[in-house]
Amino acid sequence: MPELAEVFWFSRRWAAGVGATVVAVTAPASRVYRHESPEAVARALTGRRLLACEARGKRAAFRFSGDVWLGIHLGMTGRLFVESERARFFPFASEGEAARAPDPKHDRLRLTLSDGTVAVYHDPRMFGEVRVSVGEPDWWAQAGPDPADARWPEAAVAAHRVWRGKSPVKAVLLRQDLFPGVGNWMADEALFHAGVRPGRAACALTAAERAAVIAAVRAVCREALATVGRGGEPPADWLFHRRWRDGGRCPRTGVPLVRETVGGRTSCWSPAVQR
DNA sequence: TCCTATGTTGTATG
DNA sequence: ACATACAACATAGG
Repeated sequence: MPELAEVFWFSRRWAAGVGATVVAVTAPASRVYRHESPEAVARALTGRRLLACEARGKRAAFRFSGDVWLGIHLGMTGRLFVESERARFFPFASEGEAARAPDPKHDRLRLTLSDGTVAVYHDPRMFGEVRVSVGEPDWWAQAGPDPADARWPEAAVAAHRVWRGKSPVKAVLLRQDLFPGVGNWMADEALFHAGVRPGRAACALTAAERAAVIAAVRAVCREALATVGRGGEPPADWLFHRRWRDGGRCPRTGVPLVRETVGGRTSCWSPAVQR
């Protein structure tokens, strides 16, 4: 599930343990340790005090005493929570989902802290990854501001040469160097609000359409951050609520939504609203 | 059984 | 060289 707002929200779940010390690390070997050995992660973190939990784009960073950093990318199915919250960590859970606790067999990293908090990284498909370093890592220092941030370089993004290429605009929105944190559903959501079909070639957009797309990305990011995990849900008239279901209908016009693969990803759009 | 899945990367293709 | 397309990763659920 993790895109910008969810990653931010997940990273804050671990804030319950800020100030406490890591007394035990459970890190069973798995694909998420393809950059670091589980032993190295356990060695680096044991005895360290958790100081801060942060997120940039789709990456979460945890800072520990001794200037030790833990980086987690949540991939496709990664989630973060503390053990006591295990049963209700679904950000947009329907009734049925809320009651179903994730299987502990997919816990990839567990940090037991001195105050009793157990911080869990859970990831069935293991597309996520874990990194540790001493000192601020490059992947963190070089991460630019996300589209919800006032410092997001909107003018530079609008002028980027990618808009002269013929990649589908959907593929452009998924570029993390330009739109950090935007993933499949947020890209579709922004295109819906901008009135542009995901398969349109980037170079075929008018200047006004490009501006509308960029403004929509910013608006979707801000609204998602304001609602996800804060007791709210994305607005009822968003595509978000209908895009996963067969037979989903356009929230604005009621016409059937279209689903097709664009840029290698399943995309959902309303033919009545998007041109 | 077959298909799909909120992500990224390395490789293939033109 | 360049831009774009796509398979691969691994698992669960419909």
